[in-house]
Amino acid sequence: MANIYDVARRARVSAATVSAVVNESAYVSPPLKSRVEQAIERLQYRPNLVARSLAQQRTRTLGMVALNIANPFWPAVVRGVEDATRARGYELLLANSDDDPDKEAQCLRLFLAKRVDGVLLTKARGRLPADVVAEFKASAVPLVQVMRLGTGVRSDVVTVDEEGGTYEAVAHLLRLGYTKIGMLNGPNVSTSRRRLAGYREALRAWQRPFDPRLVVPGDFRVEAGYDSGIALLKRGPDAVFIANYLMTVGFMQALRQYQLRCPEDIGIVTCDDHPWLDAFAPRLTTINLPKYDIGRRAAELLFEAIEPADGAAKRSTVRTITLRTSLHIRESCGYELRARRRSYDRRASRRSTRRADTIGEGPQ
Amino acid sequence: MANIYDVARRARVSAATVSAVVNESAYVSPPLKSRVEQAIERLQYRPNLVARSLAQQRTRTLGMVALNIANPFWPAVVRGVEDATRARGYELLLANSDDDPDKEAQCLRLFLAKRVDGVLLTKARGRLPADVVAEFKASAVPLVQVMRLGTGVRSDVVTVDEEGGTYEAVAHLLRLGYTKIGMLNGPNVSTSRRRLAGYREALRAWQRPFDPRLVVPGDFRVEAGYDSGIALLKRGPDAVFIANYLMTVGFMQALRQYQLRCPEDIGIVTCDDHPWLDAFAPRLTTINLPKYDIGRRAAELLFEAIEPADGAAKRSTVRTITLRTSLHIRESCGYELRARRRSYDRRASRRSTRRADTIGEGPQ
DNA sequence: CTGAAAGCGCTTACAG
DNA sequence: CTGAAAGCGCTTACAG
Repeated sequence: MANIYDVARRARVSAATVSAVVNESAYVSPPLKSRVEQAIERLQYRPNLVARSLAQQRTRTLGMVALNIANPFWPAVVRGVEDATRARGYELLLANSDDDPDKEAQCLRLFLAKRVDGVLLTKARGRLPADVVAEFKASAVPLVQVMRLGTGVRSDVVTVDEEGGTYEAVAHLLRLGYTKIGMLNGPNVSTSRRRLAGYREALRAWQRPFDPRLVVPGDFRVEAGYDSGIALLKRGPDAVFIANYLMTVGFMQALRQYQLRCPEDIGIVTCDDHPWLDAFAPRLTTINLPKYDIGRRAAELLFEAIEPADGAAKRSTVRTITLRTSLHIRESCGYELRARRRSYDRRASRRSTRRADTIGEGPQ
Repeated sequence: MANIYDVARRARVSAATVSAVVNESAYVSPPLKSRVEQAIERLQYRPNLVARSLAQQRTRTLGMVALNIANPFWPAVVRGVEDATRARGYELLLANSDDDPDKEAQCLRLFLAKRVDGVLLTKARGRLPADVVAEFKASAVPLVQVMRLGTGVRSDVVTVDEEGGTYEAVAHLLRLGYTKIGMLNGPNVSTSRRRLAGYREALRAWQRPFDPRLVVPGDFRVEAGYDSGIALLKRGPDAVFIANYLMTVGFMQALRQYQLRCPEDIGIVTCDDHPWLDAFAPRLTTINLPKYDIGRRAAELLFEAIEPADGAAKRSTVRTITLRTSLHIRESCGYELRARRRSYDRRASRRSTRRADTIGEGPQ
């Protein structure tokens, strides 16, 4: 493949001139410019972006480590990131950590060694190894944490109001008259802790006791939904809040095994909305997280750190964007069955009045 | 960040020696080696992979352009690719074309400019621009086509036996006694053409007439499933084969509008199996494509072209791997309802005896 | 306006 | 066994 010197020779100019016309980085007189353009055309010259990256000390590439795109929650987040990334002319390096700290560390080291311009990370459980933290600090590569917190690296953050969303879900169940509400939570990560807080807060607002045995952790996979579901059903809840879609799938299997019908015998509110939920029964009532926006805003935040807008001095503070959830009422919560026979309690929760999509935004 | 010369200086050796210990590419005497290792440790030296790529003329990076990972078919394919990629120590650049030829061309040009070592492509509809085809040829960057064919670039291929899978699906419906079987097909791409061939072949084997008005194209999205579904329902089919999951979701909405129940009023067999299909009603009967394996084998094929195994001369022929589908019988096809009341016709189709996962493999 | 030259940070024959 | 030097293909001050 032709390089910049081949083009320069054919156009009888210097490499610097070729570079100037390719990048439109300096005025080049019309005659030289057209000679260069012709040479590029003849030789089918394509600048080598690896060499450019080395010279410019930036790769125009972002690295994203997701938990697992085979979990249907993540693809939309990745799309949000990718669309924002491509809109800026950047490329996206994608990795899945499977919530495994070792894999995650491995991916991050590679990204940093490849000199990505920024990193998007949904933290796997556990801590980041000290060497990775040190590398982030030494390289000053900007990081944006997505959903989950706790890397130990100073960074911007895009999260979801998990606490408020869970509160809304549980409050919805309480309003429908359920009295023994279980929770199928995620593993011990920041999002799960915030969700648990929302669950407890709703119980408190309704002056219901908190029974820790009604909260069972899981790892967001189908099998965990089944296993933890069985464990939970033994405690006889009349409703349950489930932290994600795949665990709900497993939970449905547990229900079938117990010959329980949803929503007749047990009410369900779950996280993650999907286009197909309307088409199959029971139609799930969900707390939807704005998946695409999570990704898009995370990427945009990252770009602000990479290329501060003109005039905007490099921020020295860190930003947190918290996105809202929304309750989608369908049938699994038993709304149809219950809202009619008892007046749906419209007692306003203190959270139910917020309107804007973004709750909090600004220096934390 | 420290570079190789900083390390060399501190260890009182040359950069070549540092390189030799970092890459274990040559013997280095123990004293020098330990000095180098200490220097690396002290300076927290991490080789700059951009510079290495430029020097070595390879990036250890693959580019993959998928159609759209927000369609739940693709994430598993991407995982297959990523796992195989990471197992080799490579990175993966991901892009979505949205089945748009312009986006696709744009992504491919960028990948090539970034000097990826290989490309995985699921072709968007339409043709590849001549300049992109020319670039592939000139650069000799290996390409593997995934599922869809027709780039105009000589390449290895991983496909699925769409024709056989569709045949099996339609034959299943015919055996169940359906007489007016519609088809909600994809857009005019190679996979859709092969599926149509399978559909027609099944009808022929059962000596049923082919009615082109019972075949409606779609673009694999929910809306198309609804729109084309409405169009199809007007022709009054008693069963339908649908080319993917999202269109099935749209079709279910069309059914609801027509007050039709599945499987009582209409039987459905669809493509793409998912873990959640067992949990919701109607439980879909599907032709499953081995998504993860498609991705994994495509990546492996690509690596064979990138780094031929020792002794294996660079292949001059092109390979095609065709993976099998499998029929998962659940309830949407009406099996329960019909298999009992009429003896399920066990007439063996000529395709039903194959066993191996891989049908054909070898030079085409 | 244009070009010569240095620099980005590695690798890799090739001497010694 | 080890190092000096050239090369990978760009960009970017800096002269002129």
